Amino acid sequence: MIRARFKKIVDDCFVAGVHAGQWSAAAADKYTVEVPKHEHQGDFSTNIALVLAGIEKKNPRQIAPLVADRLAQQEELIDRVEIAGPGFVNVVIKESVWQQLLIEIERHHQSFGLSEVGGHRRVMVEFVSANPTGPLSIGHGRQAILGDGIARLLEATGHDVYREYYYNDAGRQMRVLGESARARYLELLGKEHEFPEDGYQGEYIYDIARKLIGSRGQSLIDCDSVEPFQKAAEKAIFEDISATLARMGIIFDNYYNEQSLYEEGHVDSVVKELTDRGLVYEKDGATWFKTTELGQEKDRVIIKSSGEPTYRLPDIAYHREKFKRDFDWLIDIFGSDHIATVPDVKAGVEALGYDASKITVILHQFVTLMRDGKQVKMSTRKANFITVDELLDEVGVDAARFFFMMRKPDSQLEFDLDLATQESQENPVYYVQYGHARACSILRQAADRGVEVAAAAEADLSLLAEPEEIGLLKQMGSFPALIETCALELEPYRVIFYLMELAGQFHSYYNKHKVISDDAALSRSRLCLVTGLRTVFGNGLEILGLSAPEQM
RNA sequence: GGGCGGGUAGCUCAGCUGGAUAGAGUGUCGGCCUCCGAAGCCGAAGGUCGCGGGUUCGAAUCCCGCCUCGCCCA
Repeated sequence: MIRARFKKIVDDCFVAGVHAGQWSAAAADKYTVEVPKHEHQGDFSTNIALVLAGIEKKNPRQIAPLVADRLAQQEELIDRVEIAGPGFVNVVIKESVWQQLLIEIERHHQSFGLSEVGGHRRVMVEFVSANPTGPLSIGHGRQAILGDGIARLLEATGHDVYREYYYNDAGRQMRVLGESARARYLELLGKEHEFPEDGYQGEYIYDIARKLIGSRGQSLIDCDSVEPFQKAAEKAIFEDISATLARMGIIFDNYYNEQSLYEEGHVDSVVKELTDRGLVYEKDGATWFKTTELGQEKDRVIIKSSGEPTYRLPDIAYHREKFKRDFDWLIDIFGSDHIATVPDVKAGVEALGYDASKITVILHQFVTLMRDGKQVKMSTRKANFITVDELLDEVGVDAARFFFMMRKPDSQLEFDLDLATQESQENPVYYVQYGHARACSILRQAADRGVEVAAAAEADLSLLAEPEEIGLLKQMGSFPALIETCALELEPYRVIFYLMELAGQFHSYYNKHKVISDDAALSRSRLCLVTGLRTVFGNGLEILGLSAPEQM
């Protein structure tokens, strides 16, 4: 917010220069305001002189003073202005401006950092979308937490968020699942059976079979159809998946079944509409989508010669349904193996008259699980994979959420089980949570000693003049802008980095300065600072779906 | 063969989308509890930003080529 105030001043200064004939208006929106890397370079910096010089063909060091002089007149905000390096204009904000921030934080309290930039735009976040063939794997875990983190950030910034899970319970995978369940059922009843060659070997299939024996006894022993087995398996697995998600604090608004797209004729109507637009033709017995007309390298098959649709077709139909449901922004979280569908779906909805730029696809790389310093190879079919549930048992919900959100989606995520389990005490999540707990602890201490915790407006905030205190105030002040950026860019990991930085500053400050001391006025002021910190830690953790313990 | 993503400290990763002296965590080594919580703090060591060109006042960041790892498509 203070950065925004400064940006406004720079903008005014730019306009004033245009009116004074010092430069043209060509540089509007070209220059930026930034927080410089090094402390001695001030609180904010603008490259406006460099940009103007480039356009006006002048020396930046000649233009910079014209800017600097104007900025220096803004005395209620700016303490000092300096010209540095090739022509950067650096400013130091008045300390009182930072100090007054505590009043702001206190006023907004739990809503400090939250905003309404979303303007209640309706956003659908589609994620997880695992077919119910088994428990959620580690890769799904990353996606679940990434998707939920994004959803939470959007909620915090005034978007109306809808979480949807898309699945297909009609494919070959599911048939194999049903056959696997039947085989285990027969096995448990001592009947001869043949286990499907590519069947699911996980222990959970036995659980499903046992449940089936419990509810249906031996009545299915001569059943020709796999359907009862498949349905029972699907139901059991979905209950399991939902429970796992709920355990992580993730609740979907809707589960959308691919099958319904066929049943309600949406798939057929997509083919028909594309055909009407002359974008479909038959070749070699297959039905092709003329994606070359939409700027792609080659045409794509949408219905194979066997009559079976390729994955593209229902995907296009599904996204068209999303548009029909009147969302302003469609966010898809996919594993990077789904990359191939992205251009096809976009081309499809575009061809059907919808604006594909409303779709944002976040592709995340896979998770590598490490045990004993070695990579754990996993397969859903085989029994040797670690489920999200098992991971949660080992490391807890907070650590799992934290680790899965800590990396940007583009990079592969290495999850070291030994480190996460054996040394969970040293998890970075504790470092951040400890910041919150420590703030709470200090405030408890004050209460125990009968030291009053005053309202920020009642305290002499000018006493907060230590470099560490100003540093903390600056970091707290950047919180709202950070949340806004992270939400709009869909980047939860940066919130994590922010909180780690804030925790580091706070721990360091704590070790150097006493909050509660014999100096009553100073103690009052510092307790206000600590109260503000508790708010920022609490809000940051809340936005990420992490708990904010008062004691640890 | 084509597409996408990655390659930055021993290891795991940031680097705010072209800025100033490239940073954190972890690991290693050395310090700090009579004092609001040591799940913490302070210090040291550690770099050819995969390689080679190019663009410009300025490149880890943008462009081209190559190497390499992962995923996908035929």
